[in-house]
Amino acid sequence: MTTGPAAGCNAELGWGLSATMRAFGQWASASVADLPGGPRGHLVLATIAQGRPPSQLALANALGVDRTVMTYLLDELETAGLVERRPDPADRRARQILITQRGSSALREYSARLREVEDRLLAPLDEREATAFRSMIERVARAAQTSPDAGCPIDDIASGAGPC
Amino acid sequence: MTTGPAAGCNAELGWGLSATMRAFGQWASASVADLPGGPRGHLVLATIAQGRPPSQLALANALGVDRTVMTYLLDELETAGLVERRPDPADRRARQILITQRGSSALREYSARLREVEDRLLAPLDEREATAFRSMIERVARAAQTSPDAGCPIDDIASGAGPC
DNA sequence: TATTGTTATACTCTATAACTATA
DNA sequence: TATAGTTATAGAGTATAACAATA
Repeated sequence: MTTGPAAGCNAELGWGLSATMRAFGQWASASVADLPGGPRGHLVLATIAQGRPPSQLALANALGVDRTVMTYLLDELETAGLVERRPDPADRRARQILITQRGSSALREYSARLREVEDRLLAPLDEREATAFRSMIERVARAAQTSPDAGCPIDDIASGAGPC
Repeated sequence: MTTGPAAGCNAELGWGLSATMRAFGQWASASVADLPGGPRGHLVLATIAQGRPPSQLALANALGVDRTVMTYLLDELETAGLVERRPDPADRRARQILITQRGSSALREYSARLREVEDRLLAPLDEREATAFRSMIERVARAAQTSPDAGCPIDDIASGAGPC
């Protein structure tokens, strides 16, 4: 007992971020448990649904996962008939990832479910705040991804492959 | 190339949360790499520094980790002389976790480092926004932790042990 | 009988290395 | 020589199960 919501780390942004992420991850995973790859599979669908068909590597970088993980992820999604791998005519090493018709309708379904999870997560905020929060976290995320300078000692930043 | 910051998932709160969390986790881990337990060890110190000495289980629940993980975490911190385990006089099964003098000074040091990481993460926001963001994510995190109703079918919610 | 804490074990996830094929 | 993708392997992290002590 006397558990409570973390007495001493209120001011800690790290605590808020991890607790929020943990809750969202659990709720989202449960919400889209029947989708191959879970919430991450949904992000793959959402990413390839717009713009030019990305390569697997571009997709992996955009989602912040290793390229080997992307292979498994796409294997599952392709087996389920939600995405399609097509050789890139401009570079025969690479593959273009496209969304299928079934993938598009799955995307609509799972996006709706996840939107409910998002709304539940942001329920403590009023409408204005929720809008501001979405805008701010997008800006923060975008900036963080643009400058992946972490604890890399002397590493090349411009490689674009990973954080280090 | 053409990687960019995730073309299609701008509107996705899930993408923003995971990208933000990933960046913060990497930066924070690098920043406090010499602290036993890393960022999570810091949260332990920050939590026990205020209020009554919590039990290991209360601590585990507050930080959202399994009680078995908390054992390892506290082993490391105790070996480093940063925390102290004391039998709870009111319940001889439980142990009270206290911070040592060395732990307090370590907490100050690492809190300062992490504050820099936080500021770097929130750099895209102006001062007013950053303050609002901190307030909002704390409210969201607190509410999420209070109602851990995830994908639990019929499970007992009031158990308080875990999310399910 | 239920709970706190510990330990050992198994499992999941991710990264590393090695390989093929292209560039 | 470097890169995209795949595969196999090893590693880190986590949860599960069993146990002892106490309530």
